[in-house]
Amino acid sequence: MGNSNIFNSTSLTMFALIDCNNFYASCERTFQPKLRGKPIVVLSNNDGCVIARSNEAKKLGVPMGAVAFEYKELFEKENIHVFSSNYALYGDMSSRVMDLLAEFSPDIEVYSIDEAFLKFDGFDAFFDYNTIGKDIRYKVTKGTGIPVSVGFAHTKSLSKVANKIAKKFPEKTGNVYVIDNEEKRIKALKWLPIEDVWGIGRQHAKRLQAIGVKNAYQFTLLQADWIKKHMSIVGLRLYNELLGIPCLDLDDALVDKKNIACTRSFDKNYDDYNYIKERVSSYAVNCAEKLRKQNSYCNAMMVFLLTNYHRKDLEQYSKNILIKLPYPTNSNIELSKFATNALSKIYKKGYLFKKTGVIVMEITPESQKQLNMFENSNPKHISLMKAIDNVNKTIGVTKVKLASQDIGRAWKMKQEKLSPRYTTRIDELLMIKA
DNA sequence: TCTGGGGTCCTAGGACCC
DNA sequence: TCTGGGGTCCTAGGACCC
Repeated sequence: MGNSNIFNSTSLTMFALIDCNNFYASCERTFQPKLRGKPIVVLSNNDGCVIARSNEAKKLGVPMGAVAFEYKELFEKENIHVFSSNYALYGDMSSRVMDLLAEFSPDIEVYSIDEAFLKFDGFDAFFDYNTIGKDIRYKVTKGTGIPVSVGFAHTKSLSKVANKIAKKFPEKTGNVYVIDNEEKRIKALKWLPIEDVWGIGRQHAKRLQAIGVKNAYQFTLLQADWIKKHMSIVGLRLYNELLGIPCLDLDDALVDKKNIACTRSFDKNYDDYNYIKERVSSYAVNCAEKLRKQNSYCNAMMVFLLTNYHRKDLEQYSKNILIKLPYPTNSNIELSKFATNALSKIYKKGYLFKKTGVIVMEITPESQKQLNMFENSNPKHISLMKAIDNVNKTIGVTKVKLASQDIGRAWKMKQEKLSPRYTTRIDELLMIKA
């Protein structure tokens, strides 16, 4: 049973989950303080739907995933500030937050762009986590302007629960909550609806509700056998974690990604093969760049192509193709060639396409690159790619492109409300008035 | 006109071998 | 003529996360 021996339930280990409040909206607000207290939403690529909302926007009834054009009137009527997503800014703000969090414990797991677990090991029983939580909040807000919520508990899953409470009751908790005894654990689990438990998705929630499980506490009263049978060992781990038995340790290894993807919806429907080919070529190049960033190569690739499944009135078509590469590579030129070749095998004339993507798989580190006896990645590409990466890094955007990419084309993501890249582009730095 | 993008892990079942 | 079973590897699909 994995790590159960080295990781026993009687230790005083404490996990903290720190989560940025309305992260994308908070990032935008950091650079426009006059938006404090004002409703803000951030839109997905192509300005399609709402992916982040400030508390004020939530209160005005903007749901997560709201289709932007359907809410246009509400945005205008309520004076809601709308932003296109600005991932360069969010990524940079995220690393600033993470750097500050790392000062509180050497054991940190960056769980997502706006969340991290910290582990506190070997501190004595009188250690005041509530004070630590307040200090974390203070330092992160002071250093970045991003408000955070902090939840503490003896297991990761319970720290998620504590975090939810901290976020849900800011007045009572000051955005910090600690679950450190049975009474608090049970009270918290009784409060938490089953569908809001970390690790319970839509399918499991439906099945559990069908047998009368409405909250997390009722879930912990089920038979372990039932859980194992219907939810596999993943569910069983969660079950134990909610009971206070640690099953999940910090995952702090800097492991390389196992898959790398670049996929996008188009701004409208396209049937033109050459247009789609350009997109696929660019996505393959994007994957190649990400591979090089982690010094690795891929050995397989999947390309997919979809029509717009929201348009019930149109003929639907969806296909993907998985290809094994003859040799490991991370070359723009080679991956682009394989991807467009794959596309030619799945493209079908007469459909209106909405989305395509490239996913590279079977990723191996440079050190394990095995040379195929007869066919290899062109060695000249290695220095060529280095040169391309350097030029692109210096200029700051993808300027060096392959002929098959979208040079000179009008392709552009729809991003009408993009904020400046305050932190990552020297020419877009925020000017402070003297 | 208009509906996100990028990941992980687990299991069942088939193919193949002895 | 009849009859097995165990192990491993691979893949598709399903579940989940942010």
